[in-house]
Amino acid sequence: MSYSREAMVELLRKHGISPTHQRLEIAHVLFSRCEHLSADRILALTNERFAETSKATVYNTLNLFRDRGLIREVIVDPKRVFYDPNTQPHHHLYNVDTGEITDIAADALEISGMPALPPGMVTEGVDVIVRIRAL
Amino acid sequence: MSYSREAMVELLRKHGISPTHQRLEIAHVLFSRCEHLSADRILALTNERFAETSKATVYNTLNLFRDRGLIREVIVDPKRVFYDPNTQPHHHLYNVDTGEITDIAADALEISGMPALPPGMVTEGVDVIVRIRAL
DNA sequence: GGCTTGAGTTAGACAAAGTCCAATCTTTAG
DNA sequence: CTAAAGATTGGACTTTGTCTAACTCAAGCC
Ligand SMILES: [Mn+2]
Ligand SMILES: [Mn+2]
Ligand SMILES: [Zn+2]
Ligand SMILES: [Zn+2]
Repeated sequence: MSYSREAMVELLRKHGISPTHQRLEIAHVLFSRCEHLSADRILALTNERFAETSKATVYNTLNLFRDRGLIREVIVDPKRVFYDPNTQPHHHLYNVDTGEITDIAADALEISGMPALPPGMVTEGVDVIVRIRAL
Repeated sequence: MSYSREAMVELLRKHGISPTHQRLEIAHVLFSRCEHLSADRILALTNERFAETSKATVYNTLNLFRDRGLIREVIVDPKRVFYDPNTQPHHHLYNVDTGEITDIAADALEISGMPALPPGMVTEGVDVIVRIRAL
């Protein structure tokens, strides 16, 4: 999951995104780890060494990456959105005590009995969230 | 799903909640319809006839009802929490265009292949969200 | 090299959801 | 009825995220 600078530039270009310095920094933060990070944390990590990216740019970039299908949002905590560099279909284990989010492989879970959709509707995705806690 | 005033008082008492005027109004709003309402909308509906309940009380009461297991939260929209008067296990269909949330009966969906949990962990719940859209 | 142009970045104002607090009011036990 | 405990309130505050108008910067052209 770790990309060279050049590979990252290619990745962005392939998704129709101009590879600016800030976008590459943010992409690096996202793709160099397989975690589920909040915007806040991405901002902090991006500016860890040198403060060079603004909050507005982080939000702009995350929304751009999401719209272009580079990353996806994980909605489990009402307080903030998490960003997932893994856009393959998969599910999540959510530790409600610690806030930790872990992946569940898509093929691990079998879901059957999907209701028929109203005509003219399509399924955009199926998210399974397994909420767990200590004890 | 419609309760008389007396039945509502009993319901709250059974959950260890003093049945104040405001709480009964809010409970009425929640339990007289089988919908998934936001705090904002609950506030508006509660004060539809007479403005008599504050925003703080609506939030206090929703959190209290949730903690006591009278209602549950539905986390599908990063912008706001929805409150569900149905605490039985069940799942949700989420129309991403309109924001509409519909129930899927628990026994309609079959989920198999749950991952083994780390020792000392228990599953608090499994939420399936089927995101759908037009086209 | 200078100039133009358009895309990208930015600080800071703004908005919306939700929490907190100290003063006040209501409920309830006795 | 009374007093203590519990509930409610307006408004300040916090947090997450969006918006805007000014500014920066790289690319293409001369
Ligand atoms: Mn968003
Ligand atoms: Mn909440
Ligand atoms: Zn994931
Ligand atoms: Zn429901």
